[in-house]
Amino acid sequence: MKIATWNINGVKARIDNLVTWLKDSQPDIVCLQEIKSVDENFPRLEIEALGYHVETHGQKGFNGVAILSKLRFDEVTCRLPGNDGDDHARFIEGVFSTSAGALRVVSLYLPNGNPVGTEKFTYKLGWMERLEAWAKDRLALEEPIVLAGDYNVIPQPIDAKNPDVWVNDALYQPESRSAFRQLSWLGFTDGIRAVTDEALYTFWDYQAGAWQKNNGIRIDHLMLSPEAARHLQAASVEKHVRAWEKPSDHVPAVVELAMSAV
DNA sequence: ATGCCCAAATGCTTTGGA
Repeated sequence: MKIATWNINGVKARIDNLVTWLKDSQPDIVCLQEIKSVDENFPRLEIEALGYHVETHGQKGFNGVAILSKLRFDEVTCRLPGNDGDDHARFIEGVFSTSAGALRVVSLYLPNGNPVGTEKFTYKLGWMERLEAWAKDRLALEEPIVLAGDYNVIPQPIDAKNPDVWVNDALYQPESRSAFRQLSWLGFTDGIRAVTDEALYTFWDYQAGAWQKNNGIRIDHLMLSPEAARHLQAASVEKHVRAWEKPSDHVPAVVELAMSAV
C-alpha cells in the first residue's frame, strides 16, 4: 500500500503534473493540500479516469485538502474538531478496508503561523493542540493511522539546509517543534525518519533560486500510528518532481505499508 | 532591510503563501 502526501499549490494549475505523477508513481492513496479550489471545480474527471476515488474539502481561493484513493472510501470526515468557528479547509479523513483491518488516512494542511507574535501564530498552536487531542482519541482505536500532510513544521536542524535563517519563523519556533514532537510522544512515527537520517527536503521556495541551491526544508510529513509503523516497508521523497515544468514548491513524500486492499 | 516567485480572485492589483 503506497501512500503519499503532496502540497500541490493549486490543483487546477497543477493538473498535468498531477496526472503525470500518478501514472509514474502509481500511489494507492494520495493526500493533497492547498488545492486552492472549491469542490465543484476540482478536476475530478481526469483523476477518476486513472482509477481513483476522489474526496475533497475545498474552499475559495486558498487552503483546501483532498484524498485520492484506488480503494473505495468506507467513511469520510472533514474538519478537525475542537473549534466550530474555524472555517479553514485544512483536514479530511478517510477510512479504508485493508488486509490489516481498517486503515485511517488524514490529509492535513497545518497553518503556517507567520508572523510569530500575531493571532496567526496563536491559531497555528491552537490547531496543533486540537490535532493532538484528535490523535490521542483515534489512537485508542488501535488501528493503522497515517496522519499525512503539510505540517508547516521543521522538526530538527537537519531538516533545513540553513536552519539559522528560520529561527524567527513560525515553522521553526520551539513551540511549533514541541507541538509536533507531542505526536511522537503519543506513539506516532515519522515515516521518513524511520528509514533514514539523511538531510531530505520537501519544499523549496520559488524565490531567490532556492531550488538551484538546494535551499530546502522538510515540512511535509507522514506520521504513523504504532499499527501503521509496524507495517512500514519503505519511505521516500520524490525530489525529482520539483525539477518539472511549472512545479509546485513542494514535492510528494511517500510511505509503503505492508497491507493490501480487501 | 527588502524582495525575489507563484496561484487565485479580490482581477491588471491584492491576498496568502513559507
